[in-house]
Amino acid sequence: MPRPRQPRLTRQLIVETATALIDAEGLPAFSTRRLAAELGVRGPSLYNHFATKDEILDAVADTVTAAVDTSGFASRDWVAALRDWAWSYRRALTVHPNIVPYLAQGPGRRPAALAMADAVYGGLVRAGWPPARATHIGAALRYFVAGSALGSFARGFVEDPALYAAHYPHLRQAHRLVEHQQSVDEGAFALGLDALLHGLAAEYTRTVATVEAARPNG
Amino acid sequence: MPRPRQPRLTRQLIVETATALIDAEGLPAFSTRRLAAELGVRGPSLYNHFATKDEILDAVADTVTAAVDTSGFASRDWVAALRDWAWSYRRALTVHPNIVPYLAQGPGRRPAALAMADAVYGGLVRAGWPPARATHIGAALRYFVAGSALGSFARGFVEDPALYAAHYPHLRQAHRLVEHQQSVDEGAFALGLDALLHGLAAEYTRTVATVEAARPNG
DNA sequence: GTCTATACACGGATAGAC
DNA sequence: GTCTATCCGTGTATAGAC
Repeated sequence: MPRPRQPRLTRQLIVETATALIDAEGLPAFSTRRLAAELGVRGPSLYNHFATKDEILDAVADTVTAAVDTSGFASRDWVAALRDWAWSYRRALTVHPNIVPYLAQGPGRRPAALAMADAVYGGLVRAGWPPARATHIGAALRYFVAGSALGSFARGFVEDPALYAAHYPHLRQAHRLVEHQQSVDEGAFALGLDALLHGLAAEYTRTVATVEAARPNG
Repeated sequence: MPRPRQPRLTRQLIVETATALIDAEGLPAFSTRRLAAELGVRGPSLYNHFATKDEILDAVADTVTAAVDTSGFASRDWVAALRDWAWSYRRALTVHPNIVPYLAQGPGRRPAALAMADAVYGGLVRAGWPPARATHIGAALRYFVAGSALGSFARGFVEDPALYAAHYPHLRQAHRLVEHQQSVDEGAFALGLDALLHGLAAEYTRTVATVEAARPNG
């Protein structure tokens, strides 16, 4: 299977191949040697383009984050903006679930992750939330989205009826979670997100809205 | 530094030492050889007590989970039960944050994790939530708690003012997040949990309560 | 400037001696 | 039950070939 021409490595090609490899075989299977083999090259060659393995992972993670849409925060309806962002965020992560544990450790120095945090925080402050509150809300939503994408809730349960029957009476049907995996995970996300936003809207009415109304040009 | 007697390995001693090692130096530093050295023993000796490294990690994870209190679900106030559980869950995880990425992948076959899921699900169903809803609520709360413990939101930001000043106008003060790490993380959790529970209570009133009231012995 | 060969220290795991 | 010896795979530094 000869190649048409020498397939010179580029950062982009490395990142794309790394993403595909992680998607297909998981984080543990992702090694520099394995990635190099996939690119028709030896392990150390990668170090001409990235200083460390983590730098490659950072690039993969940031590419995933770059797909998240925060454009909703340009408008003044912060609830709709949070909802759209959360769903977009979740969608981006669930396309590449295996990278989530790495990505969820924080934005670090990744440009797309920082830009996302900036947009969310800025949007909330502009909507009238006090800065400390805006930080809390952004964090709370990130907790929820990251937790939901970290690993399927449904797939976390083993497919072994005998296991549940023995000692966990209420989990009798838990092995069937795997069948309905997607609808369970999405249903839980939808329910939780709606509840969260409902609660935040109530809090907004109770605190921010009244203050805004009392201001000269509220 | 001689030992009084030959410190025979036991599962419990291995798990305790492993937990301490992971707490002190993180998951990546946790290797069977390193753990064995800590126990005054050579690597392969551990395999007389555990079949694989993952089996040791499972035992550590389940010990952490065992500290979570689900006793609130014995009463009928499901909101209070959820709140107490979520806080207890979070407290248990934040004591051993480095094991969370492993633990958050799901209960698998770990007894304490399964018992917790059983108690939560059973409590919600007993409170009148339809089974599918109970699953969603348990999952949503787990998303939130796991996401919040997965890694500090605050520590996810690098301490480098120049980084933010350049391109992320709203994050100007983000490097100071590290100073207020605990209050940010706890504040975000408190706010998010209250919002979530507020939203769920509203949903309960809207759906379950009316159905219950219509039943003969509601 | 890009890749290969080689080397090192370390990882999980197994086999067999004591 | 613990040891030694061993296998194979990992991240990555370095030196040199083209």
